[in-house]
Amino acid sequence: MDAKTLCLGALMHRDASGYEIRKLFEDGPFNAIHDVSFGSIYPCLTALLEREWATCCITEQDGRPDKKVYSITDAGRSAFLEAISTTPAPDKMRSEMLFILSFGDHLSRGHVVSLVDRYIDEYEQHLAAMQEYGAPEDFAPVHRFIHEFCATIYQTAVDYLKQHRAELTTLPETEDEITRPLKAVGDGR
Amino acid sequence: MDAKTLCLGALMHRDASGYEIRKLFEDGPFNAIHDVSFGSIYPCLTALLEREWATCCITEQDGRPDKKVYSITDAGRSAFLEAISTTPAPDKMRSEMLFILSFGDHLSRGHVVSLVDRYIDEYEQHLAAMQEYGAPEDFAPVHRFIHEFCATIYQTAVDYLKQHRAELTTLPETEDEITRPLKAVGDGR
DNA sequence: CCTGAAATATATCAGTCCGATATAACGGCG
DNA sequence: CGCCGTTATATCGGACTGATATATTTCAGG
Repeated sequence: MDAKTLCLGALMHRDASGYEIRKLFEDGPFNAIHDVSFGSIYPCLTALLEREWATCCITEQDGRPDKKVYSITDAGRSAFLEAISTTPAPDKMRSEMLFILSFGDHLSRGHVVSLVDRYIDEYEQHLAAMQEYGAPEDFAPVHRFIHEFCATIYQTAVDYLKQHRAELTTLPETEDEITRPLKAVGDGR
Repeated sequence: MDAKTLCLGALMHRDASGYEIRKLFEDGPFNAIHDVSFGSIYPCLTALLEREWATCCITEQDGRPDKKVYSITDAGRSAFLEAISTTPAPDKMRSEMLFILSFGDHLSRGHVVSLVDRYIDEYEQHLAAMQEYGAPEDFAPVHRFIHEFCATIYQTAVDYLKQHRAELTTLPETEDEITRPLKAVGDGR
């Protein structure tokens, strides 16, 4: 998914500045779904203006720096709808935590447990942020569907980690030794 | 997480060629956890040789192209352990599907439902691939922990989608109309 | 038996994206 | 009054992805 499409998506909901678009992906409705950085957003907004998919209006604020508020145009709306009518790419999960944890045999028991605790923290903060964001009853049906979907998964993750954390504390303390190799895949001969 | 670290991680488990490392992330033990592409792997393996973090041995095979099988060195093992002793970055989820689905109000009801069906399919294939990969009883404790964690989450996702799919089919068919904007975050004035 | 698709295998590269950094103005706090 | 955190825009090097090229072999189907 193109960063331009992500920006257009944000502007479909409301007029916003680059900073606000970032917030939408960091803490807002797209929080659990996708991400996009400043390094992409600002060049994209310029590109959107060039293509006339958005217009820009500089807003002076009292006590804050000036804002460039962008609005999507009809052409932008068409381009967005066109862009999201393709088959979506499969979900991409990137978890450094699970990757590192999978080498738990090479880490001290204490370290592994502290990693899991940090992981629980991370997901609980996610959940708290989602609850703060709003009550599902107020959402449109599709948004409620997605909101509950993410909340359910996060809750499941937290529950699993809390329940099975103990299993790791009872593990025998290991030296840095190589355990049996993981089964090979795509080597089926 | 550096692509070099990801490659070293793969080589921690077993000697492997670039192609096999890819498989490890595509279908294997890292399947649900992280990803890395050929475009990163091959340059990384060259870099690993330069740093003497891995050695390479060209293997002739009958009925297949030659393979360059890489092995991690002691220096490589140290570098890897060093690399994974940093605080892991938070999980990064990128779901084009959920992003598109969140604009369901602008899509036809039929399209939305077909997207959800495709989504269910995706996660069921994940689950099937994991089951095929091996029985949790055979895994070391840490690997079982992670395996079950991923399986539990995938199962939860599938269950939720199947249970709530119906809600979307009973939605009133909408024209391409703008629904109420999502609540702003970080705009608290 | 021949063709073409799929799998195995390595490699490169253009374009894109991220993360860090720079800049700046303001509020609040001790 | 200096310092930190927040709001706000912008840029840039380096890293990564996705597509593409190349080559060989197996296997299903006509």
